[in-house]
Amino acid sequence: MVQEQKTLLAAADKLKEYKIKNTPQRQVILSYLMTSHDHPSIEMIFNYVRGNGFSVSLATVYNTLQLLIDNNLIIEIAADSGGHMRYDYFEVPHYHVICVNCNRIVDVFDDEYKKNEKNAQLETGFQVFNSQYEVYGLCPECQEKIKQNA
Amino acid sequence: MVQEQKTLLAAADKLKEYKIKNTPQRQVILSYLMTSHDHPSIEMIFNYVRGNGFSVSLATVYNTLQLLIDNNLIIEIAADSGGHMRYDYFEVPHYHVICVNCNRIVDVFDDEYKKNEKNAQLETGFQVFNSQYEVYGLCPECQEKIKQNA
DNA sequence: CCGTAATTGATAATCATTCTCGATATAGTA
DNA sequence: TACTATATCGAGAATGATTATCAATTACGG
Repeated sequence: MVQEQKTLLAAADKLKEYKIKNTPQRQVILSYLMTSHDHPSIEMIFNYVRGNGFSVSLATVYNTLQLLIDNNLIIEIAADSGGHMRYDYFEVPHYHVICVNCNRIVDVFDDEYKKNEKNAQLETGFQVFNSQYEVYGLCPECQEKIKQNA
Repeated sequence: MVQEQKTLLAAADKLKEYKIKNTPQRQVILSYLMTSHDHPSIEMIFNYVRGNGFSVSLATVYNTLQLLIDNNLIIEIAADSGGHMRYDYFEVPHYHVICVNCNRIVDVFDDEYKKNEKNAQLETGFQVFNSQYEVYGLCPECQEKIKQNA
């Protein structure tokens, strides 16, 4: 079985687990988010689905992403300096380090970071559901580029 | 001297410190963000400025906020479930705990939290400029409300 | 395999944000 | 205080991402 089919099946399983009705569009979108580390934009997702031979409209992409967000399967990242939202599979909590120059997004899995939610709960009395941490800076490559142009 | 005038002067000083040209609109907008704990939306800021007897257009509010963001004086928070951005004076780093029911935003000043940026820098090699942490949950009051309706 | 409720998708509508550009106000200097 | 270059202001138009519409299609429990 090719890798592509495996991830489609994994996505289908995940949809069933979360009691979300399975459709080809949803399977492809979720499998893309589960396996890529692209943190894709709406447009990238739209092109990916069509590029893989499935019909889809922008409305469906928006609807599907909202559904996945509501089920805490993915999160929305306000990351792209072009004003486009980016999306990420988020079953395993992590945070994002974003290059303000090239818009690259790097995942960081850090156990220390997970303590922040508990602290927030203690400090405020809120019942915490989730949280989002984003760090902005220059990636090593862009630091080099800027040095060379100076 | 009344409090209102003091905060206008404090805002003027801050603008001068950051070498931002001073205008009445900028002074009022910054003083509002410096003193209120509203985390106001664009619309709230617009109404506040006009309500205090200053002329202003929406374009100026947007321009001014972008200018203050670029100078790291304030940040933009994707917080309001109505899809409106919210703004906050951010000279002293802190994070936000947001009620998903009533949209209330609570500031938390926590020294532990500040370490996250350093960790991110070490993990990724990025040159970090700033970061943003948002926690989503239910505030104590909304927890009560929901209990009563159950 | 059927019936029903949910989903899809082409298009239109919405609305927050950005752009335009003439009018106006500011900072710096003397 | 007056002058001048320069930047900002602001009303309305333009933009463009997102949402709504609704008929046709599809998924899936029984």
